[in-house]
Amino acid sequence: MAGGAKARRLPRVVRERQMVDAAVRCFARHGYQAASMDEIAELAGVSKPLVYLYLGSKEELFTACIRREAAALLGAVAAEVGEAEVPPDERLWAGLLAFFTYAAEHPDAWVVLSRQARTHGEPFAGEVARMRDEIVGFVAGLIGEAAGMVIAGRDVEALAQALVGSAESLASWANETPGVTAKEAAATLMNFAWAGLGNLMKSERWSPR
Amino acid sequence: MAGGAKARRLPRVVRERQMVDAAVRCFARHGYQAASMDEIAELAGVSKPLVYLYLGSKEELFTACIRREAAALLGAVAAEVGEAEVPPDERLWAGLLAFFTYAAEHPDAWVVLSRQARTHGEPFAGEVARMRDEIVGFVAGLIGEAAGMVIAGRDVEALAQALVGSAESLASWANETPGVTAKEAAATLMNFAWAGLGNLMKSERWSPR
Amino acid sequence: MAGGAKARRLPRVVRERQMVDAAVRCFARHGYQAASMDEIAELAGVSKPLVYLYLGSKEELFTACIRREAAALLGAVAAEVGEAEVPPDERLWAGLLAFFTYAAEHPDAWVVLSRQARTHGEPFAGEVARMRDEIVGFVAGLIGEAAGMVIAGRDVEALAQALVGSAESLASWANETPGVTAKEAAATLMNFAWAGLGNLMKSERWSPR
Amino acid sequence: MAGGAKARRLPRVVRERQMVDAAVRCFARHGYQAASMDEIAELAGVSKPLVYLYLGSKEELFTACIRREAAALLGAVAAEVGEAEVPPDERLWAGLLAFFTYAAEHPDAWVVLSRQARTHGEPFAGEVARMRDEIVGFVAGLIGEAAGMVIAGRDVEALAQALVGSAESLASWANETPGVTAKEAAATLMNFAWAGLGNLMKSERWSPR
DNA sequence: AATGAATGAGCCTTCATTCAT
DNA sequence: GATGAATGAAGGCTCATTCAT
Repeated sequence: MAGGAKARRLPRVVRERQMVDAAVRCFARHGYQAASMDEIAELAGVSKPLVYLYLGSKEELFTACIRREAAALLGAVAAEVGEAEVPPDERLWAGLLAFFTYAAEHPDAWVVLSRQARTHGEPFAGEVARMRDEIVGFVAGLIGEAAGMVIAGRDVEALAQALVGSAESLASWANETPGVTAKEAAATLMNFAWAGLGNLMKSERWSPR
Repeated sequence: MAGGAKARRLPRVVRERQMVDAAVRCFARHGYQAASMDEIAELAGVSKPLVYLYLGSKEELFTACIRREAAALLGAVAAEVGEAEVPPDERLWAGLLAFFTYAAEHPDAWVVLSRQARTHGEPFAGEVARMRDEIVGFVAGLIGEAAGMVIAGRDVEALAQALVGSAESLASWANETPGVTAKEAAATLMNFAWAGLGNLMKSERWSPR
Repeated sequence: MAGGAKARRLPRVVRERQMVDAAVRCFARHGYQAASMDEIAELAGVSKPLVYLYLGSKEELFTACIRREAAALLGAVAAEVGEAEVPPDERLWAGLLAFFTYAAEHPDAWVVLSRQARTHGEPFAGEVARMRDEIVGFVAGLIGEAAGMVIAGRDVEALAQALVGSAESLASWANETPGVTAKEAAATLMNFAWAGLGNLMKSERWSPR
Repeated sequence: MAGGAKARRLPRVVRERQMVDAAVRCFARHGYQAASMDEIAELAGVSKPLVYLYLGSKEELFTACIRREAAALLGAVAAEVGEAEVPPDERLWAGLLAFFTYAAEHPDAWVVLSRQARTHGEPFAGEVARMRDEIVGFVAGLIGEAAGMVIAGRDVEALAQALVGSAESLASWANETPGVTAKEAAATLMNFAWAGLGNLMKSERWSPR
């Protein structure tokens, strides 16, 4: 006799997860501005006011997406990277593998983090920048650890930026290119980065003539 | 006698340049969607209908920005890269230097090309993808030239993607970080890339244990 | 206690009727293009977005007006025209009377149907053409019934076109001319059409019984 | 060195005719509002400011179209209608034939007069109403002449309205229906109006001598 | 005689957001 | 817990019209 076919009463946590899931998808596909709250609500299977009741506003919703996915990515990487006793190249390899795997398994989240969040100004850029800084810092730590005193501090950060940038670029390329696995992408980057860094450590630098 | 309130009655070509200049700036600062035609027109010092008369629509205007800046960047790089007789590392160095210089001197254009154009779907993504593919192809050519038969074709493209990605990342980082010159950024990347590639050429690969 | 400032929170069906009412009036008075959605919304006592939410677009709104009024007019005529056993002149008389009565009681709707809808191209013209064709067909049927085999098929349609055209013309004229009732207009047309001017000269008038 | 391929200096009268020709066509095809001054100028082969210089404004231009075509139609009819000594049925026949012929040979003008001008309010409706009143008056004169004292004055005008209305309707129908000539349409109307449906049933048709 | 350059004003449409139930 | 009803604000685009040459 009762209830329509519509959404049933679910605990708040579940509903929120549905909404953020839907939002990540919409934001990834259409971008922050083009994604409409109507579409997100519909995709989540709830009415618009409920989205506002739980998530506050479009800005807060986007922020929630970024935070959740950034934490998940960081967590996935951190879980794989070993303890400090493990040699730096192995730790880098583990981190890269975890990173590429996450990007491959959550393409929408990766688009949100790598593109949408960084393209739409504050407060979103800052939100994702925090996560990226953590990764850059971690990579810089590994580089410093491997290079000892050979490389200047300023250079260490620049190298970390380059490495992280190439990882981002490869991840997007791998997601868009059929037949490229996360492991292959990680291996390519590891060769690119470590063989190069390996030379740097021996002070065999390339220099313009 | 001092500057007129409104420079009026200029030839079409001049006005169009002013408009695209203003548009690049607005699109870089606010993004494609958030930038309003009102603001662009005001910044260009003309009325909105004139923008539509000359540039057609917001979409066409954005495309015009992308095309103009992509051509300028490509042209700047191509002008510095030497002939085929020059050794590949020198050509890469020349190209990187030209690239970082352009990005540093036209920060708004760089934001439009590297971020905004790639974040707002078709037809913009395709437009800038064409330019990027040319650069990736050029870099892949250099890598192939330097590596001979040592590296497989598939790997060559992946390496080129990684190198271009790290260049993009470094360029944005250099633009945002005070005190980093284009030459420094290019040198860092050259070390990162060439010393690494140098090892690859000797088949001294890193591999997971 | 007196009328509320804004009758709020009405069920959708009621609001839609109010909006179409307002639209018919605006379209009749200013024409399709000159009528503004702002004015229609204001006259309906709602905000513009609600009009779009319920009716879709200006084009759809105009189409809704045409459909509603065409159906109402057709329905009013069909309800008065008797069964097939009734002689054709009496059925024509009943139909004409219903037609002129509707036009007189709904002058705005009549303007929309007879003028605006037919003047602003597709898809509006086609929409009202369907209704008119039904009426022309009905009249042609009566003429054929009355004339037997005496009149050729092609002529029957031409005569029906002429009769319907004169009815339209008279309806508009009656609406604009003070003191002309629907019944008088219908009687004039019945004389004109049925008895014929040739008979009128001999004072052989047709008259409703 | 010399003049571009553009419009050559022509005397004002010629240019004005070109412009009004173009305007009649545009107004007929798109309606008063939808027709743009840009399109009219382009179709006339001149620049927009010249249209304004010669014709004043869109409203004046539309009025000029209406006036010119109304005068032409009236003139064509008046030229064919004989003198007062000719019997009324023959004069009506001559007038109808001239009218249908003009409508068939100038379909755009006919659309402007019969539809566009009457649909877009003052001052256009009044402009064309004057012409129509002249025709109605002429027809009413013929009816009165034929009917003598038998028909009351009020009825005479109503009958004239009906006759003119059916003529308008038939003219549009004939223009839209392939294979219907002006002469056939005039004959049908003459039968309808003069002999009357009652007589048609007895096969007592009126026919041109 | 004729035109390229330029604009004020307005319209359709959409969206994030809230209120009352 | 959940929603149908409703809107303020803003943005893209077009058009009739004029100025300076």
